[in-house]
Amino acid sequence: MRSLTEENYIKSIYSLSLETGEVYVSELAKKLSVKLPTVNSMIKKLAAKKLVAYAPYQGIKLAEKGKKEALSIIRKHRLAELFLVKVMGLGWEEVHDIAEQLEHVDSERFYNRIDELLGYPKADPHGEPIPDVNGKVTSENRISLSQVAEGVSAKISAVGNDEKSFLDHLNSKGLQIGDSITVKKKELFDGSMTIINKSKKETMLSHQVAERIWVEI
Amino acid sequence: MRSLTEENYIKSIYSLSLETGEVYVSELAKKLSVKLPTVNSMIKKLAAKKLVAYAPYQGIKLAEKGKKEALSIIRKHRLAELFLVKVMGLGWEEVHDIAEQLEHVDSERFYNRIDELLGYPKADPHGEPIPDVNGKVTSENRISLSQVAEGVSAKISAVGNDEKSFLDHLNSKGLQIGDSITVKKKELFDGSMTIINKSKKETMLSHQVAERIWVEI
DNA sequence: TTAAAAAGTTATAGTTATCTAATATATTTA
DNA sequence: TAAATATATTAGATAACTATAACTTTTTAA
Repeated sequence: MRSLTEENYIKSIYSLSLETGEVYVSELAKKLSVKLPTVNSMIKKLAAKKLVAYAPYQGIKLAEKGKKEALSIIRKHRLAELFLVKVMGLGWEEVHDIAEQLEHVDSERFYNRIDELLGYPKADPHGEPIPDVNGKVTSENRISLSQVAEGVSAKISAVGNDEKSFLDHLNSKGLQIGDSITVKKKELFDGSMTIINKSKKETMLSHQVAERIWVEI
Repeated sequence: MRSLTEENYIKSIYSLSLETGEVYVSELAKKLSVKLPTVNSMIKKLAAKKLVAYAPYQGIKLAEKGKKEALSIIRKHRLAELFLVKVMGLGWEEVHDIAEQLEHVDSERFYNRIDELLGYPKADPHGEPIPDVNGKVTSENRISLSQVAEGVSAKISAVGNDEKSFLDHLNSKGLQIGDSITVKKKELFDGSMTIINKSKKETMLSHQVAERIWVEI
């Protein structure tokens, strides 16, 4: 089994690579809150283990083996989050930090049982897809709410941020995964928008918030 | 928060001290599967942190602070075990190893919720008492089945071993916490005994097994 | 197109937790 | 009670992960 540190590196490389394809040492250092040389030497180690592909001054790319392990950790994280919400009754805004710990639990039995109890779910409480036992991810076509035009309706399918402060904010606006909304007005000046929910209630969202909400049209 | 290693030392010192009062470096080394000098230096560190009291060539004693932390870890371990059995439907023989990992999860919210969901239970699936939030343990007077005289009836209240091999053995004999049994015959030669359960079924138990079963008369 | 800035690397060092080998103390027993 | 045995300690090393300081390469922009 991998060390906790290695697991966190692999997971971070994976999630950063979803945005950019290749991951730079400095990005990773920032994400993991460690200094550049620390990342540099760890990457060499991971490369020696064939978990990542790396050549000096180039980006880091997960190798097949590393990708598989990343997906396994992400699967555990997301199953844990959903379990904490559905079975244990916690709020979606408070499960991330606990799942960060549970994702390192090494027990197929534990996770397969959670999967079973939840009915082999496809998405976590934030709408993110849960990889299956084989690491396969079913993802839908989603776009950012910030890109939806005025007058267009959409359904919230996911949120691109797990942090409590962001989710508390959404809670205060009464927004949830699955909600159908319509973009009423978009401000050119700051990118903020007013949306209307099913019960005709109007809500104002800043650009930073709309950007992090994924919808399907 | 403590390192995983420190938590394991504290927990082991606590459980060994229940048997013997003071704990010796060599006992601890065996329990933790590390060498003597490793324990020696870690004990010095724990003593510097006022978690244990220690003077060279004397036994190790948990200080108040260490005891409190030990009880917190044990509480988490036992709550986790019961949760795995009651809520997740796992067998009592397979929860120990998972609980060894879950006991290090740092989240009051997580554990208080488990406690609540289980209705503030007093004992884990092996009959061991669960310390409450304040570290208070409610323990009954129990004796080892091996000390029960012929003809005497008793109720199984706990088992003194969490390991799968032992619990698989009890499963194969059909023994569970709460069972009422009567000692029919004890062999002087090897300390083995024959017991009768409620439905008159007779079972033979070796001394090593009877020794690890706690009963109340 | 070269100087400045950004990003990455190397060298060296500290901390934690472990080990082996050598030595010291305590306990048991002949 | 002295020798043998068991137990504990010290010294010195190593592996994993982190850091700072100094240097190199790449990218950006004047």
